[in-house]
Amino acid sequence: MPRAGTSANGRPRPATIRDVAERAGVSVATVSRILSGTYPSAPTTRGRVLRAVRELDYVANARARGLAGGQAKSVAIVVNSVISPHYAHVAQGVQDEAAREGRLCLVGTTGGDADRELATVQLMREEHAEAVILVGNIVVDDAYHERMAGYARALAAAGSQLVLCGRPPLGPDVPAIVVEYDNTAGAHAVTSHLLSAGHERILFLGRRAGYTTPDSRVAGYRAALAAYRVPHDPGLEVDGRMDRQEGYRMMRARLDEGPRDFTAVFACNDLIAAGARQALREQGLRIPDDISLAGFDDLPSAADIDLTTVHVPHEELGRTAVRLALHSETPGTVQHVMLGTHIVVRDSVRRRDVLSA
Amino acid sequence: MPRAGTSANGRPRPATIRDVAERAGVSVATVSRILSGTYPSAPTTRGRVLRAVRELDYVANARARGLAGGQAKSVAIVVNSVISPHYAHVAQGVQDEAAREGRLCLVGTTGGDADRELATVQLMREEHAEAVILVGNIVVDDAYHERMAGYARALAAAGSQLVLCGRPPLGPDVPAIVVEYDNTAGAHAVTSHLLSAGHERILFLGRRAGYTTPDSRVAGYRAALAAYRVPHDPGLEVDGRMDRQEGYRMMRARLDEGPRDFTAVFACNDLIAAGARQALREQGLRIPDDISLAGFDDLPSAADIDLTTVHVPHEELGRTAVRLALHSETPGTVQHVMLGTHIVVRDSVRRRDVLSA
DNA sequence: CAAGGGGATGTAACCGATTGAACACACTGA
DNA sequence: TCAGTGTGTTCAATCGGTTACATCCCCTTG
Repeated sequence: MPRAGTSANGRPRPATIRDVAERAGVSVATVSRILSGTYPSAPTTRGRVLRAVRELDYVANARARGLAGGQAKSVAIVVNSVISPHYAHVAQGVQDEAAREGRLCLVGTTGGDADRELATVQLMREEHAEAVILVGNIVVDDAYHERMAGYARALAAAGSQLVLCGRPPLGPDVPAIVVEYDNTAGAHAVTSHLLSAGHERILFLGRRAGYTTPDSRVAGYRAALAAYRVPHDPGLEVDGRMDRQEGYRMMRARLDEGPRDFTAVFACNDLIAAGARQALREQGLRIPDDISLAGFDDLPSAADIDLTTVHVPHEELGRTAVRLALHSETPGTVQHVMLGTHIVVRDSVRRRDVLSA
Repeated sequence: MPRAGTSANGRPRPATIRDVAERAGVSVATVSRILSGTYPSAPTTRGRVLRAVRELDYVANARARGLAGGQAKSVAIVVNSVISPHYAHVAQGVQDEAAREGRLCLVGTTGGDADRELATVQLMREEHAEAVILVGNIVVDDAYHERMAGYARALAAAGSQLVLCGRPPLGPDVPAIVVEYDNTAGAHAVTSHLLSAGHERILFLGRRAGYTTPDSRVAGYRAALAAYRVPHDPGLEVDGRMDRQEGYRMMRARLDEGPRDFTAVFACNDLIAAGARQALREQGLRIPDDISLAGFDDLPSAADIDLTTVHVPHEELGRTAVRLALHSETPGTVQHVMLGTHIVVRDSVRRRDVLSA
């Protein structure tokens, strides 16, 4: 007779509900009901069952529970990499809210690879995750659109939800939830801040045509220039990826390449700003005395270097994604939320003496 | 007759293996065997089944699969927070290796709270994760030891594995795998590096009695002093947590508090070093010309600020944890691996002119 | 005192897969 | 012709729970 803890073949085996029932001298149905807590039960029976649970250190088998009745108890997040601060913060928000709702959090990383993304989504589908949250900056082309539409429909058919975080909506025919934040408005605000401090030649670091995040930040930058009737010089927009090394590289190259023809720098994100800052300092340029600098994202490290930047509600993004997904009545709804961003003024921008210009 | 995609009550329902079998005109057993790929089958049957799978966009139900036969296909990682770089890197390593082994990755965060940790481990136990990996710096006391021993035995009883990452071993009677890295040796090496450059008064930033990580780094620091026969001054050890703000705070306080009585700073990790660096620079002290600085962890940002530090194989830590857990024949084994650390010399330490001392 | 009713528990079907054992069929060799 | 041997497929038990329905017991109530 196999007891809890050992099975016929000798391998360890966790206690089952049957073991608990036997020990408490009741049927498995009774145990199940008492543990779910939704049924009336005699206090004495209840006591016996709970004691048996404690003695056997029983925990329910989530797979069996999921199979039999209940809902999926998990939420999946799929990111490029766990290491990047933006993703990490969103993931933290997802994790928080999932935990609050008693959900388990599944993670997948893609490294930006479409095949791995597909494989990961399939895996999440097998797991019956209640929601699959895809995060981040991507190139939106036809292939992307089609891929997402496929995911969305497949997940909806399984009673699950596709959620896009920090990406543009797919259209009314695709059942996905979209949680964005306002890149364009943020970039507009920070550019206006620089312009109103008298800067007219503002270097934009980190353009990357086709990628949604830099694209909309550039758009905000240009719109602000136009609003201030400052001529737009494409030569002030520098291409590059969104990491610190690139920031250093772009700034360094620009400084090496000739006389400085700008008085302020708007970095596409705080990582770029940090790299650029280092390059500027190495050339003996002080911030904000000699040159003004602004970033985007409001990472914790931005406060440390007194960087004026745009606050992005990273964690709120993740939390909202989970909240919407779990509380949308009919899975397969199309919803769209745009979270606000706002400028955080610190000490990296100085008013340019307009008279001396 | 409910078709795939809709069930009796109208709610969407994913295609099951039964749907596939029906469509292909075979039994469910055949479908299962063909999809598992381990059984011989007639090419024509095989074709019909695969076509049905494609047409229905069928994916297996992981919960049912797990219940019926197979092993758990998941690995769990439990960290304080996803945001901290150290945890994030380890998590990335876990995620990589798990993906390579075809495993899903479950995540839980505890925020350093023992109750949430317990709840998370229970959840992972319900999920039948093959391994539960706990990461990071903690206070080792009796309560901790007992808690871990409990986890280890409960998991072992369920055929799972407790893995401790970056924590000390629990003892021969507790069935857990431990993957550490050599904090003491790393701190010893970097302190020796400072000493051999002629520094004798080395400020240690970030002591925190009781916490394993700072404790072993302090130990390495002291051992190196002893080896060089340099008197140990407890007044040079400053208490504080391991983040950037604290680094700034500690350094700032020390500088404000009186004449500078040290020529080098050894920060307990790179975050502290970054904060300290900022405080030093604000006081007009240049690194390494006026003062030498060293850190610990070798985060990506350390390279950006040319910080001499100790390389910690964060991701390798995560990968090793997964590898050991999945390939230990008998769950419940006690194993202990210590990964090496090595000093990375950059440009934040300058030889002190011994003659002028 | 019999009928009725509600609270507490048991019985058994089911969720969607895997898998050992049985079976059908074609082919070989004596 | 028939036992023997593979191949390819199906049957049915099983994993560990949930839950609709049946059952039983005891206490009201007319």
